Formats: sequence, structure tokens, C-alpha cells
Amino acid sequence: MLTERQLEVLLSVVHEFIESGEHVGSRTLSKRYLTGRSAATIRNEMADLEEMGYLIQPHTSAGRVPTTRAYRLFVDTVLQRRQPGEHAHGEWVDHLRAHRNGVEGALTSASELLSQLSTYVGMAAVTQLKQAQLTKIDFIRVDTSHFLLLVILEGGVVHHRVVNMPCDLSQDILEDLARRINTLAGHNWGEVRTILQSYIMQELGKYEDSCRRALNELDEILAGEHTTLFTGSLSNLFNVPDFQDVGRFRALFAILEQEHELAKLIRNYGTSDGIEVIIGEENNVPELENCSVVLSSSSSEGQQTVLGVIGPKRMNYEKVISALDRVLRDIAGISENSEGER
Amino acid sequence: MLTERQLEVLLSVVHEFIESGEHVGSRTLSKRYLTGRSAATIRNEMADLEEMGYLIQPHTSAGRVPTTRAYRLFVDTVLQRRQPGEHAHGEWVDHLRAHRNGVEGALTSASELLSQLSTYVGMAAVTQLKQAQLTKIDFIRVDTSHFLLLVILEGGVVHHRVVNMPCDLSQDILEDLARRINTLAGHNWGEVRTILQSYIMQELGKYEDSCRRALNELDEILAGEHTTLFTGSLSNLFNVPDFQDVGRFRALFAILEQEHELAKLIRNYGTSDGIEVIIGEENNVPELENCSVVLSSSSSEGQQTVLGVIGPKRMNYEKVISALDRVLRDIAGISENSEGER
DNA sequence: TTTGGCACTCAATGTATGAGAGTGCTAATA
DNA sequence: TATTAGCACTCTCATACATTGAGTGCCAAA
Repeated sequence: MLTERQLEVLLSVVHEFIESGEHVGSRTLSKRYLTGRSAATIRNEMADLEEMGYLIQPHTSAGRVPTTRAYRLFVDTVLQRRQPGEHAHGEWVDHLRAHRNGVEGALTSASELLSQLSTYVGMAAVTQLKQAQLTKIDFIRVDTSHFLLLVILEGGVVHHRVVNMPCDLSQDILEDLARRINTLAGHNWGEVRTILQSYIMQELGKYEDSCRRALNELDEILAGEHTTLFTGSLSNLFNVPDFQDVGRFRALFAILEQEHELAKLIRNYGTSDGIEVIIGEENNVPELENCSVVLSSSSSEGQQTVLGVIGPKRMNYEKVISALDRVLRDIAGISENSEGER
Repeated sequence: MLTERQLEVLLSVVHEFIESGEHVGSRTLSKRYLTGRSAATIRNEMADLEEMGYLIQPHTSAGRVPTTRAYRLFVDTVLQRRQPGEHAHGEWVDHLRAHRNGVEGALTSASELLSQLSTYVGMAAVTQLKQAQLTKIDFIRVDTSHFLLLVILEGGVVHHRVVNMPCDLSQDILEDLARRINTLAGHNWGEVRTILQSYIMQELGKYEDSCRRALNELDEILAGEHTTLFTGSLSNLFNVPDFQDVGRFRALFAILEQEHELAKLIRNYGTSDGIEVIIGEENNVPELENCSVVLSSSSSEGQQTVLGVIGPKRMNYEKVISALDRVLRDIAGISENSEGER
């Protein structure tokens, strides 16, 4: 267990390191944080903390640098201090839904805003869970051999695909079909699918092939956990000293571009309501070992919505957490504000 | 005017510089390109070419580096050699339309493919010109105070927005409204707008406010030149020696992220059918002074479609041009192939 | 007109050196 | 017993300096 003073020393090291990025020495601490104690005293404490796995030395004759374990302690302290269960969880999701550009527009705005406030990279994602409910389906003829399949899910999430049709169906037939399917609105996909299946067998033998294609497309859209991810401006990364090194930058960038790993991370961690922080190796993605992720999520009505920030392990956690808090609180505002641009 | 031999020297310098990235000296040329002539002879030619503005020396006692003017000559030569009017222009656009994920999916695939083949950054864009034709409009009620506005343009481009409605309209009313508007399908927006306007005045006084909002949203979507841009994988950039320098990388990246400047560039240049190359400062975007853009475009039916590659000024133009050629030729293939991923 | 030779220039690379920051250990101190 | 001052030691970083090598320009000979 840590003594009061050890904790004080440790938190000071983390704080100072986050600010300066340099390994911190005993003298610095003695002057700036623990003015009462001499450098030698602190030196002894630091040696102990190193033994306990909270600090490491990049090389002999260098100051100490916090380990992931130290960050963990630091972040937990910060989170605890913030305690007063700020906002009613989940409520922000409703506001997102009402955004003028739909959920997608809202998430884009939110991620941009998070980027701005945090000075790292904001992100926002919505994961369609299995029970997604349909609001409406539509078929629109594009040309003689293709129609557009349009799916609107509860909450206003829109998916669309072009589907090949083996024989030319008139727009009238397609509309008739759509009308029939839409009487099933409000049910979830599993239910709708079985009803459709039998319906096709009975009445639509003639167009079976087309229907089957459409059904497969729908399956692809609706089944499984499908995460739509938006990342805010990445330009901030250039100002982060930790990413001046091309290698690290590259690692993070690759992840952000692929989205796949990140989506997995979000699905895995964004389960409990409230703010979660995933530090360095904790995220189990080798490329992200120098990065931390701060998440806030909310699950409801068959979809899980996540807002978060990704940045260097040595990020200003206090700033990021309060930025996230603020966005969650003010999210009603971005419903109307975010005009202009593009 | 350039003599035969000067041209030979010049093209060799550009070729060698593109390969090596190092300033090229007279000895190298004498050994590798113009084996008949001695270094001293070439030295003289190079001095002349420098005077003419085709080459510069980074510093005395260094080899020569091509100027934009030299690249221009080089690229024109490459383009000319490719001459045989390969493919029927425009035809590829039809194939793009038939893509299973719609135009957007097709452009995503195309830009990815271009990234892969060129080893730089592929991009694909479609600009909606003024005369965009409507295929269908739909209104879908999301909750008591919002509905989803859905616009499908000719060719299967889909736009959607959430619109606030001041009083709760039932889905039935919305559908009735949509049905009436859709009788106007096939007309362009200018026509539709005037008809709608008078229609609203006459019959819909009650819902005027909602209608006006929707109309404004539609205006925003449909009026003006609206470019939708997709960029392929940026990861390639890390392997380009020219972008190891953080500053240059940053400049290009900023442009790619904003999209705005790039869209302008595409609109300005992508006018004539065939392949166009814009080298360095020619693009009039300061941030892109070290970059070149290779474009191929096609305008038809109220929209302009552009495929292209952006990379360093010192790019392998031959490779990029042939990659672009190939994608244009094979584009029918990607309609069906690009499954999997994400 | 072309070529070989030579002096000169400049970036890049390697080596030595010193300053600075920080540590661990020990002995004196409160 | 816990704390502190002092000191020798270590390692990084920046600077200066010498060396190397590629390349040029120019001149004189072929």
C-alpha cells in the first residue's frame, strides 16, 4: 500500500510529466510540488515507487517516468474527484437524435466538437445492436437492372444500397412491395425477416431471385453488430509532441483509418454508463500502446451510442474528461448550432 | 527551343530524380542514361538548362533538380506517348452507377483501388451541377417534432436530413405530401421548386412553416455546386520519402481533411474529358506546392464525376497515369467485386 | 565541339569535448 | 529514526571540429 506521501509524490510525477513530457527529477518535485521536503527525501520515495512498479527510469541518471499503473491511479483519482454524478445519463442521446442532419450529422458535429475542446481526436459512434427496429423500407428503381434499397431504422439512421434485379420491375411493383413490407414497421428485424420469408414463398415466386438478393442485403445491414464511426479533425495530432515521432503517429493513424480495431474497442468497453478511461496497453491493441481512450457511452433501444476522445497516453486527462463532460451536458445545443461549413 | 540532346538530358534528370529523390549529377547521367557522352558535356548542357529555367541547384556543388517547368515537359511527353485514345470516355460512369452500394460505394471502392495501385492517395468525387434531376422525395416521421427528409437524385445519389416540424404531422399527412411532390419526379430542381412554392401557398397554408423549412433544406442540398469527395487510404503517404518531413505531410493532410480546397480544385480542373495533370504550384493552393494531382473526369446528366490521385510532385507519373487508365478501364469490375471489408 | 583534369565548394558524417541534469550512497543532523 | 547535505558517478545532448565524397565550373588539349 502507498503512504500518503508516496501517493503525493506519484501524482506529482504524473502531473508534471503530462505537462512537460520530460522525465521528472527529484529536484523539480522538491521545488514545484513538495516544497517542504528536500530532493534527497523525494529521491528515496521515488526509488521505492520504482520498485513497486509505478515509475521507471529511461536510463540511469535520468528522472522518472510514470508507468501505466501510475496513470491508472492518477486517472482514477481524477475521476473520483469529479464524482458528483453530473448529468442524467442517456438523456443526451435523445438530443442527438433530434439533430437536423440526423444521427450521423449529430455524431459528426459531436466528434468535431470533441476534437476542438480536447485538442486531441474526438470520436463518436453508434453501434446497431441485434434488435434494431425498422421504421421504413423503400425500393426505388434506378435503371432497368438496378434498384435502390433504402432502410430507415428507428431513430432516423439511414442505410442504402443499390441492388441488382435480374428482371426489370416497374416502380409500381416496387412500391406495392414496399407498402406491404412497411405494414410491419416497428417490429425488429428478426420478426420481419421470417414474415417476409414466408410471404415471398407464397406470393412472390415470380420475383424470388430479386427478393432473395434484397433480403441478403438487408441481412448485411441489419444483422450483427454494425458500428458506424465518426472521427473528428485529426489536425490536432500534429501539435501533440508525442506524435512528432513519425512511427507513433503512423501507428495511431493506421488504426483511425481502418476503424475496425477502434470499433471493436468501443464495443468492448463502452458498456457501462459513465466515463471510462482506457490507458495504453490496457486497450489490447499493440498499435495503441502509446495512446489512451476516454469514452462515455449509453445503450438504449437497440443501439449503443459512444462519444470519446483518443490521444496520447500522456494526455491531459483532466481537460479531456471535462471536455467530454461538457459536450455531454451541452449536446442539446449542437442540435441547432452546427450550421455552415462544407 | 530545346535541342534533341537537351531534351534527352532533361527527361533523364526528371526520370532519375523521380526514382532516387536525390539531386542528380552529370556523372550519374553519363553512366546511366547518355552513355555516349562524357560527364563534362552533360555538365554544359545542364548549365544551359538551368539558365532556361528547367533545372535548379539546391546549392553550389550539388546536382540538379527539376523545376515545375521540367515536370510539365516530362508529363506532357508521358501523356503523349500514351496517346492511343484508350477507352471510350464516360462509359465508366455508367458502371459506377450500377455499383451495389450506390454511387457512394462505388466511389469509395474506386478511391481505395486507386490508392492501392498508385501507392499514393486515390480520390473520387461527384459534383452535383445545377440541373440535378429528382428521382424521389420522401418524408418520414421520426418523433413528434422531427421528420426525416429524404432526397434521391437521378443516378441513385441519396441525401437525407432531419427537419424540425413546428406541429406534429402524422405519417399519413407526410406521405400524402410526398406522393404529390413525387408526381413531379424527373424535373429538375428549379422547376420543382416553383411549382411547389405556389402549391404551398394555395393548399398548405396551415403547414406553411414546416414546408418552408423543408424547402430551405432542399435548397441547401440541391442548389449550388455540391461536391461529394472520397479519399482512399492515406497510409501510403508514410512510405513516400517526400512526406517524411512532418511539415509537408501536415500541409497535404490539412487539405485532405478540409476537402474544401480540393473540391474547388476538382471543380476547376476536371472539365475536359481525358487525363489532366496539375503539377506543384500550378494548382494555386499554397499548401499543395509540393504535390501533384492527376485527374480524369466525365460530365454528364447534371453531374461531374472525377477520379484522381494526389501525391508528391516527385511522383511516379507513369505509374499513376497507367493506374488511373487501368481503373477507368476495369471499373465495370469493381461493381461486383468489392465485397468484404468492414 | 567534346573531353580530361584540376581546384574549389558544400552537405553529410563521424569524433571529441563539455555542460547539465539526475541519481545513489554516505555521513552528518534534528 | 527520519531527513538532509554533499559528493562522485553516469548518461544525454549540444557544440565544435575534422574528414570524406559528390559535384561543379572552367580551362586547355584533343
